[in-house]
Amino acid sequence: MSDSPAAPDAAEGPPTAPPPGRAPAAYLAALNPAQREAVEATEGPVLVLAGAGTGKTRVLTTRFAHLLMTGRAAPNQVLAVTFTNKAAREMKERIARLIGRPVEGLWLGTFHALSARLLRRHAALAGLAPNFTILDTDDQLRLVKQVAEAANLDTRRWTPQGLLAVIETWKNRGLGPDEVGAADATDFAAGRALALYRDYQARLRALNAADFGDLLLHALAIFRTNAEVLGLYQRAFRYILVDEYQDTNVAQYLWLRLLAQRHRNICCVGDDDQSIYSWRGAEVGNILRFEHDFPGARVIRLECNYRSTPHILAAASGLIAHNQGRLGKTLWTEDGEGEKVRLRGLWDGEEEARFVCDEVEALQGRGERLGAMAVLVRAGFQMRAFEERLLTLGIPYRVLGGPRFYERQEVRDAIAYLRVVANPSHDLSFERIVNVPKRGIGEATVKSLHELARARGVPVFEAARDLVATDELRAKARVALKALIDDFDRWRSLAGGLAHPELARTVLEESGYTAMWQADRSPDAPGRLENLKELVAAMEEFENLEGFLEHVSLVMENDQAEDGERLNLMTLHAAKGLEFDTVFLPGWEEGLFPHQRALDEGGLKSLEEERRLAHVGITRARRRVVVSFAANRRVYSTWQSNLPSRFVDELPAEHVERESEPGLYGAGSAATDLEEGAARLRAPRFGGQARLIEAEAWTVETHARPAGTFAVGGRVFHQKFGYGRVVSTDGAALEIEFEKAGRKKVIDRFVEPA
DNA sequence: AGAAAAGCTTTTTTT
DNA sequence: AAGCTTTTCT
Repeated sequence: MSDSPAAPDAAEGPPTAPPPGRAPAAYLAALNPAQREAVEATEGPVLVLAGAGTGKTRVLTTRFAHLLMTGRAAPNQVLAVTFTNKAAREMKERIARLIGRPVEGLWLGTFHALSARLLRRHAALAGLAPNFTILDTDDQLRLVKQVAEAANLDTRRWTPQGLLAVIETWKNRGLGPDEVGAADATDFAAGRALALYRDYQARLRALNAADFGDLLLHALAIFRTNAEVLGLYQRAFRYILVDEYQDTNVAQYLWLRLLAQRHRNICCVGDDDQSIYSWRGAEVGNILRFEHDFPGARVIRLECNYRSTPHILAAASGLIAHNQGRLGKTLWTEDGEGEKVRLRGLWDGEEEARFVCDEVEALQGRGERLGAMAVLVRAGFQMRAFEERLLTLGIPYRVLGGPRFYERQEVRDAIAYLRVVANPSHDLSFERIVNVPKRGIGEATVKSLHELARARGVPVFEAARDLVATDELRAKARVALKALIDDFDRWRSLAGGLAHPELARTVLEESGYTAMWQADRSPDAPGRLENLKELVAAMEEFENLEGFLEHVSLVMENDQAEDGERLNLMTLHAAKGLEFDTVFLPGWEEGLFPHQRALDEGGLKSLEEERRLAHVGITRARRRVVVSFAANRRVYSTWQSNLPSRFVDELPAEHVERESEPGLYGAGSAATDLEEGAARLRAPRFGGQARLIEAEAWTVETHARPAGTFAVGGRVFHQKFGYGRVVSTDGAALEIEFEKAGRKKVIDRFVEPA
C-alpha cells in the first residue's frame, strides 16, 4: 500500500466539477452497457453482481479512474478495499495504466492494511502505542497457549488452536470481549472461553501488539466510540469501492457501513456464487442482504462472460442452479460452441492421475501451452498422485498456493531476531529464538524468565538481563543467556552505523543461526539458507529496519517467479480469480467433493458452499473442462470406495460428454468392504447403456432407505465407528453415541440397525 | 537438556 | 502411513 501521509482532513475540499458533456471517454467506450452502467453509477449505494469472467476487475478499476478523471474525487478521497495484497497491487497498476501515470496517496489496500494505517494514527484510542507490532499466526498461537496454560486450562481437552478459533470467530463478527453476549456463548472450555479471550486481549495490550483480527476490531471500536475520528474519515472518503464483497465478514461489513454512512457512495463488487470462505468467517449474508442494508441500492448484474465457451458456462450454470440461497444470475457468452465438458470415471486415484497427465501430454502435442492448463483439486493430499506422475513423465509443473514465504520457519526465526534487535520488548519473538540455535536454554529457564517478567511487569528481555546477574539459573544456562543478551546489545549499537540488510546478515551470522542450517544435513537445509538470503535481499527495498518489520507481517508474500511453461497444480480455493484454457477437475467423489466434513458439520449451507466451489472450478476454464472421479482412493492408510459426486449428476447432460470406463459408477455402496466392491468391479463389464442404468438404479437404492428406521435409543452399527446408540434424529441426520468413537453426527444411510 | 517413545491428526487459507 | 508434536524417560 502506498503510504503517503495525506491526512484525511486535508482531503476535504470541493471537488472540481465534472467536465461538461463531451463525447464519452475512450475508457468508457471500451465497456459493455452493464459494465458502463456500473462505472457511471457513481452516486449512492451500488451492488455489482459480477459473475465469473464478466470483467469485474475492469469495472472496478475503470470506476476508480472515472471518479478521478471526472473530478468527482481526489485520489485520497476514494477508499478502495480488497482482500489480498495481490489484488490491491494489481488494481493500483491498472489504475495507473488507465490514468497514464502512477497515482500517489491512494487509500487502496486490504481491510487489514488500511485498518493498520488508521490504527497507527489513532493507536492511543485503542490503548496501544503507535509502534505496536502485528502478530502473525505463530505468535498468536504461542500467546493463546500461554494464556490457556496460565489459566490452568486442560489443553489436551481444549486445545489452544481451538481456543484461538473461538476467539477468531468472535473477532470476525466484530465482537470484543465486552460485546460477547449470551447468544454468542460457546461451550468451549466449559464456558471459560470468554474469560480466556479477555486474558488474551489483555496480554496483547501489554505486549503492545495486535493480531490480524484486532486491526479491524480496534479500528471498528475507535469508529464506534469516537464520533470525531469517525466523522473525519466519513467526510474524507467520498467514494468507497469494495472488491470480493461476498468474502467480507461481519466486522468488515460494520467497518464499511460506518465509513459509508455519510456520503453513502459505496460500491461493492462481488459474486454470491463464488463465496467459498465461510469457514474463515465470510458471510454470504452480507451480499445477499445488501439492498436491505443500504436502502435505495442499485443492483447491477454483469452477466456477459468473456472467458468460457457456452458448454462450459451452461454446465456451471446448471450446477449452481441447485443452490437455494443465491441472488441469481444468468451468464451468457457470444463465444462459439466449443467442446462439451468431459466426464471420466476411473478405477483409482493413480489411474486418474495417469489419465489426466496423458491428456496433458496429448494437448501439449496439439500445441497447447502447459502454462494454460491447470489441475484443480479439492484437498492438498490429492496433489501427491499428480506430482508423482508428472515427475515420472518429466512434465514440468508448479504448485500454487503452498506455504507463503514469510510463514517459513527460517524466515520467521530470522524476523524474530530482527524484531528483538529493533524492539527489546518483543517477548514472543525473544522466546521464539532464545534457544534457536540450541544454546542450552531449556524449558525450565524460559519458564523462570517468564515468571519473573510477569511478576515485575517488564519485558522478558529485561527479566533475562536481571536474572543472569543472580544465581537463580544453572551456570550453563546463565552463561548462554548472558552471551545472547550481550549479542543483542552489540547488534543494537551496530544498528546506527550499518545498513539494515548488512545488520541482518551480521545478526544471522553471529547468532549462529546461519551456521545451524549449514550444519543441518537434511535435504531442505540448502533451500532454507536460500530463503534467508532472499529475505536479506528483500530488505533492500525498505528504508530502514523498522520500515521493513512494519510491512513484513502484513504484506510480505512469495513472489513466485513466472518461470516458464509449467502445468499449474493447486487447490480449488487457490484457483479463485485465475483462468486457464484447460481445467482438469479430478476427485469428484462423494465424501471428497463435496467433502465429508462439510457434509457432516455444516449441513445444507456447507453443501452449497461446496457446490459454489465446483462452480468456481468449472468457470476457471476458457475452453476445456475435464471432470473425473475415481471409484477407489487411498485415504491415509485405508482404501476407500467412493460414489461419483452428486455434482456429477447435477451437470446438465446435454453439455457433458460421458466417457467413463464401464462399471465405475456405483462402486462402494453398502458394500464398504473392499473385497466385495472390488469383486463387483472385476465382474464382466457392461456396455455404456447398461452401465448407466445400473448406476441410476443403484443410486435410487441407496438414497431410498425409508426414514425413521432409526429410533432414539436404538443400537446401530457404522462401518467406521462401530457400534453405538442413537441419541437423537433430525431427518437423515443421526446423532449417535458410539461405544469406541464417542458422539458423532452421521447420515442414516451409513449406519445399519444392529 | 536431550533423546526416545508415544500420540495425534489429516479441507479449504488470507491477513 | 507418515509426519509432526507432546510426553516420558534417562
